[in-house]
Amino acid sequence: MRDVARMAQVSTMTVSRALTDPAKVSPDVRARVAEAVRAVGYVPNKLAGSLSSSRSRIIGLVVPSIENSLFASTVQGISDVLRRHGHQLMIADSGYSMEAEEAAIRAFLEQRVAGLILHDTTHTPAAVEMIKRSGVPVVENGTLVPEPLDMVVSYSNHDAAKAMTLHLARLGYRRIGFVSLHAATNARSRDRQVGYRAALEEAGLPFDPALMLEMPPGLASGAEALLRLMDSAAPPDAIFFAGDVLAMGASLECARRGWPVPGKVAIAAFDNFDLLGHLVPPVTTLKLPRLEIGRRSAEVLLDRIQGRSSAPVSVDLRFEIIHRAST
Amino acid sequence: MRDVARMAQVSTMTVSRALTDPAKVSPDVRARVAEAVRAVGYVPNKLAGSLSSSRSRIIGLVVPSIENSLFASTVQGISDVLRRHGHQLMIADSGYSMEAEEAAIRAFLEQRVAGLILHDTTHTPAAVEMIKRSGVPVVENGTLVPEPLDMVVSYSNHDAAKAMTLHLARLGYRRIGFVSLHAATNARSRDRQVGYRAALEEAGLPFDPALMLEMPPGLASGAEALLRLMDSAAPPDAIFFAGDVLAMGASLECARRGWPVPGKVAIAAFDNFDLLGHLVPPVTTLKLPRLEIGRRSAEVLLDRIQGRSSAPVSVDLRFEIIHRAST
DNA sequence: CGGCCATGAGTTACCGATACCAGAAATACG
DNA sequence: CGTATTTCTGGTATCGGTAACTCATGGCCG
Repeated sequence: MRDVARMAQVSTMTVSRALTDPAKVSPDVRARVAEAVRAVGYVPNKLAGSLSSSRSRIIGLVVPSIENSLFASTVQGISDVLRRHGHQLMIADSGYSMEAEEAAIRAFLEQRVAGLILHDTTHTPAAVEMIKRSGVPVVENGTLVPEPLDMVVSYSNHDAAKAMTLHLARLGYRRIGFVSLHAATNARSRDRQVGYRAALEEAGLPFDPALMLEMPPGLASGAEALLRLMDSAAPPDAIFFAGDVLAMGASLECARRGWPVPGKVAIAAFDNFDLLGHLVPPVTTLKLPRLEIGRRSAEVLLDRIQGRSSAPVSVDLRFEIIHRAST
Repeated sequence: MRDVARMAQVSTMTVSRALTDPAKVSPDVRARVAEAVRAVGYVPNKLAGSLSSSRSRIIGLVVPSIENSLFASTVQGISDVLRRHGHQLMIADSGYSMEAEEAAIRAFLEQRVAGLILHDTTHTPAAVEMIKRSGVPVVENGTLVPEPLDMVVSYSNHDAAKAMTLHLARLGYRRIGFVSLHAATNARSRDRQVGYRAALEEAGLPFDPALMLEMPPGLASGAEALLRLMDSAAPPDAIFFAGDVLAMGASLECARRGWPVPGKVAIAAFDNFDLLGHLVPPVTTLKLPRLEIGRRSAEVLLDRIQGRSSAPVSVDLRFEIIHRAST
């Protein structure tokens, strides 16, 4: 920057102003600085800038898994909004572990990020402590937490699972199976289970533990869950797959075996993969606002960072049931 | 840090050493510093550290689209390796535009990243110029470029497309259709087209322009390509879908119409989505080393950054043909 | 016409770490 | 036992910007 200043015959301070707040500098000087910047090939050092102003334009994001396409649209939404506002995105992957999440959060705070977005909603005490002390604004994404760290942007996993279960009940299904990921380690699965049971109660259907399964994620896992449930003495007439690609695995397994859906068993899914609508038969599913979650998360975070708001926001985004031929 | 130094009764210099290179400090002092760090809740400022040492542990990654699950495993591979080595990942999304890529690169250089990974292999002149001047090491990923900026880690799109086309020819198919993304804007598609034609020639099959289609990405797009090719006067007996989820869309369309595969037409895919193996019938595809590309990219980049190598590496990773019932 | 304020540019002091050099203490060695 | 080395620790300058303040200029007002 010193070179630029010398070449433009001004002080470094003026160069700094010409670049960050051009309105404060006369057009003449502005032009000279711009020319010098080009001539020197000057690339500002944001590290120094952030250090000096103690303001950074970096947002840290922690997702359980980068590879999982469910999170991809949320990340895309965040990235879109941040880019429009000239901010950068740092991503870390917790591998579904709270300890790894804590490490990622620490690394982000060391980089002095301007804000954090966390997909998970349960954290280690140390992580919570660090965040509180740092005063960095945070958005949580996974589910509508009753006591958020700061801000939340999500839909209600509980309500969504309940709505779909009730939908099945209204269609006349009486033995509705429920397959989800392991609830002990996953707040989202927990919420969905509770929603499922709430719906059963509301519909006046008995809860049968034999109809509720927890599986690891994956296509094969969905197929296995299907077979296990259908092999039992009193098989379900509908199954609600509330996790990852489980429903897809199950649907494809039915196709392989030639089982009529919903003739033999109805299938409903939680996630709105495009693909579910293209299977034969197309699968009834919930449409979740994944992209919107990303966008809104970035927006509320930026609002806070730029001082346009201070209240701890909680955004409840709407889901939708897409009824298709599988139920 | 000053607080920590005071509390541990040492200079800031010693605190710095105790944290970055503990071996250089006596065990006694090391313990006092550690204790003080805990007591104060000290979080080091990497911004200041990087500025001072002109070394950062941040890697910048530019992908065409974050949402596209094809890139997700590569990102995962990068993230895994970086985390193991205590580095951070910044991601930007170019939306398949060279100008946006240039902007992302500029932003990364302003943050003084230690290295860059670019998925695309064609860049604006300004971007190339900036990178060269900065001296930051770069890995390109999209395809094996003849004249890389610096390092390349990829498989050969040309060879892969050629291998699959030859595979189809050897199976006895004579009119092999080819569907890819728009080649004018995508070096990968271009390489694949060339590979396809090279294979036809090698197999002694005529090239029929009517059998070659360019489509936008997407499930629906694949279905449409299928119908267009099959509706023609001389339909193909096999179609090789060399882009995104095109093959999946086509396969599902066949299922919907009840067309036997490969009875009516054989289908082969380029991308190794899990799902392709679970469709009915399972689809023949190429197995591409996506995760490995990410890992190796991060590894060669770190090697360079840590001075363990200096040569411009070019890593050619192997692909594999997964033969399934669809051909 | 004097005083006041808005505008544009410069000066100086940091931001919070590390590099580099130097000095003190501890250890080694002939 | 004196000197040569190593090991540990501290002082100071500096990385490349920005905040906060100062100062000169010029237009506007009563």
